[in-house]
Amino acid sequence: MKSFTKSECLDDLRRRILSTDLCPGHDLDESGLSEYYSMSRTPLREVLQRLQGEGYVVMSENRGAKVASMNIDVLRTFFQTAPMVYANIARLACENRTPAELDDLKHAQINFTKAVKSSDAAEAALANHKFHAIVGSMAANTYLMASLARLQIDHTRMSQTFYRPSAPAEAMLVLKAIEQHDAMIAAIEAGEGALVIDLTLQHWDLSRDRMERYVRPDPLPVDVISLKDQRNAI
Amino acid sequence: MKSFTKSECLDDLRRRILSTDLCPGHDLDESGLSEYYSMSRTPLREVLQRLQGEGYVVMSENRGAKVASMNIDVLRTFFQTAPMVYANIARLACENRTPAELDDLKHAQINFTKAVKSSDAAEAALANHKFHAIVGSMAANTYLMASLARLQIDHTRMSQTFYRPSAPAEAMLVLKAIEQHDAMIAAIEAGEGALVIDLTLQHWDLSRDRMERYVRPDPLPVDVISLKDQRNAI
DNA sequence: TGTATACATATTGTATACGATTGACGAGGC
DNA sequence: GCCTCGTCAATCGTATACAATATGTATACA
Repeated sequence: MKSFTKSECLDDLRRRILSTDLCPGHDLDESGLSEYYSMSRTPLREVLQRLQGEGYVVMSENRGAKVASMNIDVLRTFFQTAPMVYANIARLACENRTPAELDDLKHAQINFTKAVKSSDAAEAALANHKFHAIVGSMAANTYLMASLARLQIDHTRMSQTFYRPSAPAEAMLVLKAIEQHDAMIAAIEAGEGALVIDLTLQHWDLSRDRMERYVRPDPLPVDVISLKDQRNAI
Repeated sequence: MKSFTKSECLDDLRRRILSTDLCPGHDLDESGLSEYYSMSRTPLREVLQRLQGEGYVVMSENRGAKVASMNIDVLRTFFQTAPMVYANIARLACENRTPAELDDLKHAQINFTKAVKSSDAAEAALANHKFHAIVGSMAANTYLMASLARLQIDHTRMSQTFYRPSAPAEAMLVLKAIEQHDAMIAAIEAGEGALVIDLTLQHWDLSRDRMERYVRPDPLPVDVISLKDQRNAI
């Protein structure tokens, strides 16, 4: 069994949450995870605390950590806020991008394209996450980055279905997303702020239309229909 | 010596950082703090991790935690971002405020006024922080709240000087801030979005003009002029 | 005198053990 | 039969001990 360092554990948990391998609302058991990552509970708890800070998990006193849920009212604010933040991030990225970051972005786009072509849905969603995270770091704005990071958590989780094309028409949309990324890279490199804002909003619209059809609340906790109640019902 | 619970410790550290009692860049020693709060290092480390997540401190591997610094380029993005976030938060607060939150806000305003009248600079800055944090929670938007919280950290630290009026003209400005808060409360209660945005931006301008005069980089670490170098200089 | 290296010290990171809290189940009283 | 209370298991929270790492200092050498 592989042994994990603390930062590997952090990355892996992020990845598992973003790919909904650990689905929203899922209960995170400290002992179980510490065994899984073959480290003691102390560093694992610190990892969970950090994930809480980043908005991946929520923790309650004496009741452990759970994967952050996506209920209907956070989704409302999600659709309300995302375009503004994404657009502003894109504009700032135009102004502040460095050559090294541009290289990173192009590299991320290659990975994204690869993942899409290989029909690996989870990988594609994560590659897309990475792409936009790099745009975020280009903006060099800690404050907006805080919003972006949280938006991306929910965005990536919702978009899982997006990269699982079940019909040819939907596969076309994903290819369109790839083209939009390319156009965004070019606009950022050229420093064309107005253009990149426009491209970003188009990109958002594409993503949103798909997501809105898949929005649904968390599954009910199993406790509600616990054995006891079932027995009573019989 | 008072004994602290974990959440008291969290609050106290936040307070000390916001009031610049622990100034930007200050090194946070785990053993020292755990002794100060009379708890063991394990929970204290978790507190620090959380503070890192919230942007109060930065931690580096094997080198401990430091109070988040305020260098010149984060300040640039601060002034760039704050008006947009504050204005949007205010608008959303208008739409989503609950009666209970309105009560909280009025109460916070009373505390703020009291602190200002009693010339307690640190307390006034903290009360102002609380006031705007409540407006933030009224907005009911997790994503923007993440930005706001980080903006407020730096805003409150910078505005320490604001509430330490050295000249009558400056005292007048603080009184004006109180009036603006009252106007904002009324506008939020009435649900007048356009008005509250306008008031918020005016409030921001007042604060900004004062802050910009006090912006300065972090003090050099004391090590630079260590005893050794001083001896060499003699 | 300046630099490099090795050792000493201080501080951080991790594991384990123990105490505290929560939630579930079952016995007893109403 | 239903509710209340007490016990029990499971899980979380904290303290302490120890290992790993970084920093400071002294010494040797160019």
